[in-house]
Parts: sequence; C-alpha cells; structure tokens
Amino acid sequence: MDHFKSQVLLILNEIPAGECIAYGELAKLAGFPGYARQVGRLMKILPKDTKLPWHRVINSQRRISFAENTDAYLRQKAKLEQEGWTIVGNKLTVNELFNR
DNA sequence: TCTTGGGCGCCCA
DNA sequence: GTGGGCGCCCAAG
Repeated sequence: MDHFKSQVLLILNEIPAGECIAYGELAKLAGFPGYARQVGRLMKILPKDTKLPWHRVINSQRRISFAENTDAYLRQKAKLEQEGWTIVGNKLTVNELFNR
C-alpha cells in the first residue's frame, strides 16, 4: 500500500454524503496535485463491495465520467440520486436546498 | 454549449 | 526501452 493510495482513500473516506469532489481536487487534497488520472485508475480497481464513496468522485466539469449507456454510469447516478443529487444527462445539478 | 489538442502521471504489454 | 491507453484537466475556437 503506497502513500498515494492510502492518502487518497483516506480523504475519500472523509467525504460526507451529499458532497462530491473532482478527481483533481481529491488528488490535490491528498497531497498529489496533478494526479487526477491516477485517482481515476485507483477508483477503477476498487472492489465492487467497497464501502468507500467512489460515486462522489466526478470530473471538474461536474459530470459523471462515463458514457450514459454504460453500467458504471447508471450505478453512479443511482447512488448520487440516492444522496439527493439531481442528474440530467451526465451532469450533476445543484441541490437547491443545501445550495451546494 | 460542444469539440480539439496538448499536457499530465502511471500502468501494462 | 517504447508505445498505447486511461473513470482527467485546461485552454482555445
């Protein structure tokens, strides 16, 4: 378990329900600016039954980084909606009650 | 808005 | 050693 993984997973684990974060932001918070792609790679290798909130990680455009027809996209969308987000196309809209 | 193109750090064949 | 390919990012048009 290298430093990068443990830090990223640690930060990820601290993200409360109803929040979301970009790959680049997550990397930066973990202390590895510029490691956005590695974060994506890391998410990919997580086990399906992980309790980590991988679905709260999106790209900098506030979009889901999957094509709409894919399985992964649908699973992420479902989880986010479950936490109060509204998603149109692959775009997350602002939750008006919490004002973000 | 959407599309391109360049850049990025790392993994794998 | 080398060339592709990623759950990306950013700046232009």
